[in-house]
Amino acid sequence: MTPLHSPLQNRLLSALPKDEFAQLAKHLQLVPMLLGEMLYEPGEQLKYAFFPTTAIVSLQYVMESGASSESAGVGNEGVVGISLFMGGDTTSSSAVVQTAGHAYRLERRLIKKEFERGGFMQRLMLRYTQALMTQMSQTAACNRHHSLEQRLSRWLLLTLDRVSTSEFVVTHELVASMLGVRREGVSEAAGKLQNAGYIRYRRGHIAVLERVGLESRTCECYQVVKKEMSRLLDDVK
Amino acid sequence: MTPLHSPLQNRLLSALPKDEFAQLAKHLQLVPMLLGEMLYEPGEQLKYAFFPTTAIVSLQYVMESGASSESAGVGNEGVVGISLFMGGDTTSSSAVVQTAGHAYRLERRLIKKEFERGGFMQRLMLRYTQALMTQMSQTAACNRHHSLEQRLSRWLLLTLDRVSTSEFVVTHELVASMLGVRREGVSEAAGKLQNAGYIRYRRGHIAVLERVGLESRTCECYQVVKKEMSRLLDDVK
DNA sequence: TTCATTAAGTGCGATACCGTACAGATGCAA
DNA sequence: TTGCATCTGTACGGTATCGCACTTAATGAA
Repeated sequence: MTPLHSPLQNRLLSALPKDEFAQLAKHLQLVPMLLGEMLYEPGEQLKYAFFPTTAIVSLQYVMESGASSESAGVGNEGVVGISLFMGGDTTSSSAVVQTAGHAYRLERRLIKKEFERGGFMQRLMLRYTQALMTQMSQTAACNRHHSLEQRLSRWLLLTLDRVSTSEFVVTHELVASMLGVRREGVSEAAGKLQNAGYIRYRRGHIAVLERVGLESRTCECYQVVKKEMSRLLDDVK
Repeated sequence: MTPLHSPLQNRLLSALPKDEFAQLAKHLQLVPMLLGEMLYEPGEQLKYAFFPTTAIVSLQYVMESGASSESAGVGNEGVVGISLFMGGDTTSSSAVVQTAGHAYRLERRLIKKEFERGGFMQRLMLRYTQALMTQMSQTAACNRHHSLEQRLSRWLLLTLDRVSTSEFVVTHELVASMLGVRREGVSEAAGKLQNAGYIRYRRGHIAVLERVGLESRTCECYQVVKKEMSRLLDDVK
């Protein structure tokens, strides 16, 4: 019988060698993450790094005008708080819970220490950081060249890859703030995808019905990010 | 009398402690960088890391359609080829020389080795990497929310900060490929800035006349990137 | 000097997305 | 059950940018 929650549900943690994992496991604390919760604000000193298992966190920049836009998402494949080991301690962006769920948190001091030991853990974190950079750079290009429908499809697919179900709890408004567009724009694009039978949504919920449909509507960016993710994170040595 | 070229013109190299610098200096090779030269293509195994002194390199993603878009720039404040020490070896983006000049290059094996020693050099490279991420994430948001005129002003300012002169050699076409827009769009926006007396351009050259003018036309993104850069890279310990 | 090439100026219809306004529809709380 | 807050649908003019076509101007090579 498998436990309901385990740090091994996070792919970075589960990639660690037995002994390094055991070392960390003692210090990992399971925490629930509520939809909309802000894990850190710009410039704020982080206390913990978070390894999501079922939750998804969105890294986004909020403009002076209040408008916002996601640069990357973090699910069970990653970790929130890389600035802790990158040495900057803070960032100019925010981290917001995009899909409620759970994560394991690790104290700042401990992740720093483990990282600085320079073993497998360090290599893994650095490779993940590079994957995160791919996401950011791809988002930048995608934001310039692809349509809202394509970007929405990309976002849905990336979210789908990070959850175990095919339905998630999210409003058009929230999606709009991630994609950096108006809520009405999301409603319209989502409407088209629904008419095509690829998704179905109701007040605050979106369900993906036909994955391949979304794949046909999205841009190359989805595959680029996905492939780079697995190139960098599958079998790290 | 100061030599014409010195690795100390690169701010990362000049930030190294004397002994670590001396260790590296033996292996640094001065290389010219020609306008438009491609330092690496997506997926290509890098042979060298490059520390620009007077050159500027643009990190960009080229779409299947041929359209492109810059995610970040690298001048004398940085290094091209972070994937060498991040562990991925390659990236899905390209690096193109945006402003001709010089750089010092360091063999792949040597930068890896130096990085893995885990001293000051490692801390410095990681902080720089974080600064690069700030640029990317800011570019993503800026691409969604700010006008071409604002983005052009930002780009001009960032370029200006990286060269010693106030005039640089670049065509509207090249700028357009960085910003991910049409050449005509750049011509129009540049025209406005010229009418305002902030810049002057002629076939293949742009000169900045009034820095503050550009600052008044740009968005917050310029300052965010600049501040984060100096927070992360001034006095690293 | 002439020519070929490349850079920049101009115009115009198309369109994706914005800002705003308001009208249902849904679901939770009392 | 009703009420109320929140979410979604629809509409419409406005605008930044696109895509395309063509002209004019500058520069370096022959």
